[in-house]
Amino acid sequence: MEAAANEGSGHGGGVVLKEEKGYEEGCSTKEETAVIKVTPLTNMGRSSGVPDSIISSSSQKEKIQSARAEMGEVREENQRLKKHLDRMVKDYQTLQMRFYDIVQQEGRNKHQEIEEPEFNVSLSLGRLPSDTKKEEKNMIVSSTQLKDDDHDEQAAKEGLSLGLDCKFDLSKSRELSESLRNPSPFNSTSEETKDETAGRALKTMRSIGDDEVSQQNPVKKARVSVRARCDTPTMNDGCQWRKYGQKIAKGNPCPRAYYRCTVAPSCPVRKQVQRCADDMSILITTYEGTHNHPLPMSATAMASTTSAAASMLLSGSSSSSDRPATTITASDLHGLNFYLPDNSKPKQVYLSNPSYSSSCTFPTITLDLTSTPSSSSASSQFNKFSSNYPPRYNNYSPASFNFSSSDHHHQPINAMSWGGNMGRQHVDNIYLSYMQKKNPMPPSQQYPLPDTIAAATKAITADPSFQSALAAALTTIIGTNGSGCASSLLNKTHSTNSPPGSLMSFLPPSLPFSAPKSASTSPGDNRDNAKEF
DNA sequence: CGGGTTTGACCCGCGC
DNA sequence: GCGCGGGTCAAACCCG
Repeated sequence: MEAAANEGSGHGGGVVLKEEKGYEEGCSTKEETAVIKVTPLTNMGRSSGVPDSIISSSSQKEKIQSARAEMGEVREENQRLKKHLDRMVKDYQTLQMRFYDIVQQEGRNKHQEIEEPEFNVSLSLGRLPSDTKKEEKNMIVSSTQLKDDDHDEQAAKEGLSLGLDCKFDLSKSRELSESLRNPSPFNSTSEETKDETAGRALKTMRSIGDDEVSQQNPVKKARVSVRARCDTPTMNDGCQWRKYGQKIAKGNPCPRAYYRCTVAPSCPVRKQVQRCADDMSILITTYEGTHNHPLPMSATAMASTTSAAASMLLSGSSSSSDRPATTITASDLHGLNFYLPDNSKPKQVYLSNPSYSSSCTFPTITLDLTSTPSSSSASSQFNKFSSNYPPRYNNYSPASFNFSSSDHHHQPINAMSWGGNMGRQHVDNIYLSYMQKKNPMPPSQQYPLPDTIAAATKAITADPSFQSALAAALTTIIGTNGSGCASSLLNKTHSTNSPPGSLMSFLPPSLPFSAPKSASTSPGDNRDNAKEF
C-alpha cells in the first residue's frame, strides 16, 4: 500500500529525508512490512551515496561521516520503533481476538442471562449509586478486576475499537465492561450483540432490551445531544448513517430524522437530527448508544466525545438534579472545522445541565457548539490550556475537572474537543482519570498540589497498565499514522518518568487529524435533503 | 440491482 | 381505556 509511495519518495531521499522517512514509516502503519521497508531505504541511502574515492574535499567526507552516523541513529530508532510497533500490533490483535471471543461467548450465554433474575456485574454500577442497589451486590469484578493490568489494558485497547469509550476514564472502563459482562440498559452493545448472535427479529430484540431495562435500571440509555450551526442536513461526524424514519415532533415544525449507524450491520448506535425550532441554522444531533465496531478515523472524535459526555451524564445522574450546570470548554476545536461548515463560531463547548425527558427515560446531555450569547462566557478563560506543567492545572475549570475524590457521584467529564488538540486532551483525560483512580484525594483538596501531581505522575507513568492504556489511547488518537510514535513516546515517558507536562510535549502540537475523505461519510450529507427541513 | 430514502402504519409508554 | 406522542418498521420508491 504505502510501499510504492515510500519507495518513490525514497529514491531521491538523502539522509535527512530518510530520517524523516524513518519516523514517518515507523508511525505510519501498524503493518510490520511497512516498517521493514525502512531498511532498504536506509541501505539505499548508504550504498547509493557517492563513493568515497570521488569525494575530494575533506569537508565532504565529514559530511558523509556525519550523515552516516546520523543514519545509524536513525536505524536504531527505526529498530526501536519497529519493536514497539510489533508489540503493539500483537497486543492489539490478541486483545481483539479476546474481545470477539468474549462477545461470542456473551452471545452463547444470551438465554441464560436473560432468564436470570439478577445479572452478573456492571462496572458502571459504582457510578450509578442511586439506581444500582441490586447490582451492588454483584459487583464482583469492579475495582478488583480493573486493577488487573491486563484487564485495564484490554479495556483500554478495546476501547479503541469500541468507539473510544474507555479512554476517557480508564478507572471505570465502563462501556466495554458492560458490553461484555452485563446487559446494561444504556449500553446497547451487549443488547445488540445478543441479538446478533441469536439472530432474532428486531422486535424480539427490542423487547429483550426493554425487559433488561425494566429489570435492571430505571435510568435508560444516555443521550448526547450536539447543537451546532450547520447548513447541511446533517452534521458530518465521520460515521455512516442510514435514515430509517422521520417524524414531526411536537413543538417543532422541523421534522426529526432518525438515523442508525451502518458502519457495522449490528451497530446499535442511532442518532436523531433536527433543526432547532428557534434557530433554524442550528442543527441538533442526538446520539444514542455505543459503537460496537472500529470507527473510521474521522468518526472517532465525535464518538469519543459523545461517549465521554454520556459517561459523565450517567455517572452523575444520581445527583444531577442539584448539580449546577457544568461548563466545559475545549482547548481547541479546530478539528470541528472538519465537521461544521461554520468554523468561524466561537469554539466553546457548553455542557448543559443534563436535561431529562418527561419520562426520565433518556437522560440527555447537550454539547452546545453554537455561539449562543448566553453561553457561559466566563469560561472562556479556560478555552486554552497551558501546556506547561504544573501551572496548566490552574487553567482547569473547577467544573471541568474534579480532583476532589474518587467519589463516583461527581465523576467529572474532562475537556472534550474534536480534532485539533484532542489527542493531547485525551491523554490529559487519561492521565487525570487515572490519577483519580490511583491517587484519590480528600474532598477538601479540590486541586492537587503540583508536587502531589508530580509524585502521582511518577507512580502512574511507571504503571504498566497506564502505559498500555495510554498507548492504546494514543494509538487511537493518532490513528494508524501514529501507532509507532505513540509507543515510542510512551516508552520515553516511562523511561524518563516525565511529569505530565512533558508527557504532553511528546504529542505534536497539532495532531494529524485528517478531514473526512468526503462528506459522504454521512450519506445524508450529500444528498439533497431539502425535503427534510 | 443494490443501497439509501420516504412515508404511512404500527408499537409502546405515558398521562388523563 | 383512550388519546397522544415518540420511536420504529417496512414496503414503495429513488438513485447511481
